[in-house]
Amino acid sequence: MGKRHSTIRDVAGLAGVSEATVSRVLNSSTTVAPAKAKAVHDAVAKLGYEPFGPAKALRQSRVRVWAVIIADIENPFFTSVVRGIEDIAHANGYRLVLCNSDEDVAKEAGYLDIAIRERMSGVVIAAASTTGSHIERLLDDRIPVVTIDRRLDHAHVDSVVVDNHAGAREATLHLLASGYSRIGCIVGPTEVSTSSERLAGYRSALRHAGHRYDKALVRRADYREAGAYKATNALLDDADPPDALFVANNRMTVGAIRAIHERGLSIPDDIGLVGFDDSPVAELMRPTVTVVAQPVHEIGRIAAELLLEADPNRPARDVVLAPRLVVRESSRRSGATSAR
Amino acid sequence: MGKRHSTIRDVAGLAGVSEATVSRVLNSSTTVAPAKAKAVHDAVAKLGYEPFGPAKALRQSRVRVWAVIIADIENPFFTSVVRGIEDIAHANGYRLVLCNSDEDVAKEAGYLDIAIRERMSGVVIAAASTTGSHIERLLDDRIPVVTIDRRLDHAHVDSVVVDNHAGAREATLHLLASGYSRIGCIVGPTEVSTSSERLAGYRSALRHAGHRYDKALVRRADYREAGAYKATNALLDDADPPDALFVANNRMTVGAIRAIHERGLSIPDDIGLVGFDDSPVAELMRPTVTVVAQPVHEIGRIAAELLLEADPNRPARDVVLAPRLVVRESSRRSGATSAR
DNA sequence: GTGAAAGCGCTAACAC
DNA sequence: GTGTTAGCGCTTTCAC
Repeated sequence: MGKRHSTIRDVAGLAGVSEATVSRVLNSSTTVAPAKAKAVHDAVAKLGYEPFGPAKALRQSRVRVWAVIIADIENPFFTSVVRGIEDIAHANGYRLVLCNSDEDVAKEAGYLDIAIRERMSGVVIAAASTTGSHIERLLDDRIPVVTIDRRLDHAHVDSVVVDNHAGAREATLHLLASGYSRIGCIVGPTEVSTSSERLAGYRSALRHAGHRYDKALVRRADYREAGAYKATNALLDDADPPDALFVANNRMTVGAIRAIHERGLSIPDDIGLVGFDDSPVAELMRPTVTVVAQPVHEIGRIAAELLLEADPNRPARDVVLAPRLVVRESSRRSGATSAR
Repeated sequence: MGKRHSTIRDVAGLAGVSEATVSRVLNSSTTVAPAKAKAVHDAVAKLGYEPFGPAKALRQSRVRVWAVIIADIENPFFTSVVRGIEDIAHANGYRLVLCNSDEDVAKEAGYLDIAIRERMSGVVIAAASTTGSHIERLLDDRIPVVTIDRRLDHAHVDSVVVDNHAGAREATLHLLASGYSRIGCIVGPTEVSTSSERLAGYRSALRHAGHRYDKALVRRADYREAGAYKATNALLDDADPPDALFVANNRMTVGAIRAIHERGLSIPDDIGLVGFDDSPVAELMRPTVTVVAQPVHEIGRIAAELLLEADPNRPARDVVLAPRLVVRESSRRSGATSAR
C-alpha cells in the first residue's frame, strides 16, 4: 500500500546480479546463466517490479506507441477502423493513443506535436484537411505515417482508402436505374478528399446517364446529423426538389432521414435514398437503408500492416479497396424493377 | 528533412544561456530576465524544438496522461462517454490513451500494467468484471481511479453510474402499463454490475405489479448484437413466449429487433420492446425504439472532474445519475393507452 | 536571476 | 556470460 516503485537496481540487489544482467534477462537480448535468470525472475515477482516506460523510451529514443488520429470518435465508421488497427497493433506489441481531431486542423496539429514530442513509432491519420494537415513535420522526424479514409495532396505517404468515386457513381446509377430522375446529393466539407471524390462519382453517374449537372441539387454539410438535416430541408424547400438523395456518409444519412420523415414524406416512394457506410442498424431503419459499404476492419488492418512495414526508402503505397453497394428498401420504388 | 531532434542543450547554446534557464522559461516556474526569455523563445522557434516527453516524465516520475479503459470500442455508448472525458482532459492538459478491453479481464489487466509502468496520472475504467478486475494494483501505486458505468465490489474508488435499477424498473413497468403481460428480459454477462442491477430492476417491477418471476423469460447474452439475436430466438422458440422484451443494452437491442423481424413478428403489436441506451438512430428504426437513455457526455465529464480532484484522503465518491425513459413506438400497442 | 551539477531508470558499449 | 560505465533529455536543488 503506497509502496515506492521498485527499480531495476532493487531487482539487481535482491537477485545478487548487476543491473545490466537484469535488463538482459527482461529483454532477452543475450543469454544469461539459467541460475541467474531464475534469481532475477524471482526478484521481479517478489518486488512486483514493472520497468518504467519513460526511462526506456529516453534511452531508446522511440516509444512503441502509435497515434491514431481520427476526425470523429462518435462516427462508428472510424471506431470500427480503429478496431482493425488495434488487432494488428496489439499482436505486435504496439499500443494505440487514440486522438479525436473533431475535424479541426488546429486540434489535429496539437496531436501531431504530441506524436513528435513523445517520439511515437507511427501515426495513422484520417486527416481533417487534404491540404492543411501538417504531416510533413512527422516525415521530417522520420515518423512513419499512414493515411486512412482521406487522401493528402502533397505528402508522400502510404494510404488506405476505398474507391469513393466508384462507390458514389454506383450509388447514383442505382438510383437512376430504380426510376428516380432528379437526384440530390449531400456531400461533406470541401477540405476532405472523400467529399470531392464522392461528389465527382455522383456527377460522373449523371453524365453517364445523360443528365445535366444541376448545382441546386448539391448541398455541403459537415458529415454530422445536424448539418445534413438542415441541408436536406434546404433541398426539399426548393421549387424543384429532388426525388432521390445520395448522402455521402453515415451520420449525415441519419440526419437526412429524420428531415424527410418530419415532412411526412415517404422513403422510397416520395424520395429514394442511398447512404455511404454500412452499420448494423441500417437494416433496422424505416425503411432499411441502401448503402455503399466500406470494408472497415480491413482498412484498419491494412493501415497497421503498412505501418509495420514502413520504410522511408520504398515508394509510398496507395491501397485502394472496393466499396460494395448493399441494396435495401430505401432505393426501391414500389413498382419499379429492382436494379440489384 | 531527416534532421536530428534538437534538445534543450541546443536551445541553450543558441540562446547563450544555460539549460536550466531554458527549462525555467519553458515551464515558467520562476522569473527570468525578459531579454534572456526572448532569446530562448527565438531559439526554440528557430530550431523547432519540442521538449521530449519521456525525459520529462523520467525526471518528474508522472505522465500527464489518463488511461481510459472501456469494454467495447464499437459501442456508441462508450465512445460518447469518452467524448465527455476528452473535453475536460483536454482543457486541463491531459491526454487520453484509449484502451479497449473487449470485455476480457486479461486484456484489461494488460492495460492496467501499462498504466502503472508508464506512471500515468489517472485511469477511467468501465471494468470487465465486478470482482475480477485488478484495480488494487493501481491504488497501491497511488494512481487515482474512477470507474464508470460499472461498479466494483471491493475497491474503494470514485464511481459514476446511472441508477440502473430504477431505469430497468421504469422500463418494465412501462411495458406492463402498455398492456403487455409476459415480459422477457435479455441481460448482459454476470460479471458486470449493470447486468445484475438491470435484472434486479426488471424483477422489482414484476414484483410490484404482482407478477411471478419466471426464470424461463430471462436470457443472458454478451452485450453484443449476435448474442442477443440468439437469445431472442431462444425466448421466442419457447412454448410460452414473451409478448414484450426488455433488452439491457444498445447493441443487444439491435440483435433482438433483427431476430423479431426475421420471424415476421411485428413490433409493437406482437411484441413490445424497450432497450437501454439512446442513439440518434433509435428514432429512425422500424419502429422507433423506446429506450432508457443515459446522460452519456455527462458521465464522462463528471468522471474526468473526479479524476482532477482525486485525493487519497477523501472518502470515495459515488455519483449516481438518473436515467430517462424515452417512450417511442416500440412499446405502444395499437389500441392500448399510452403510458407516457 | 542564473549557472553548475546531480540524478531520474534504463540500456548498450566495452571490457574482462 | 557478466559487471562497469556512460549517457539518453530533462528538472531541480544549491550556490552564487
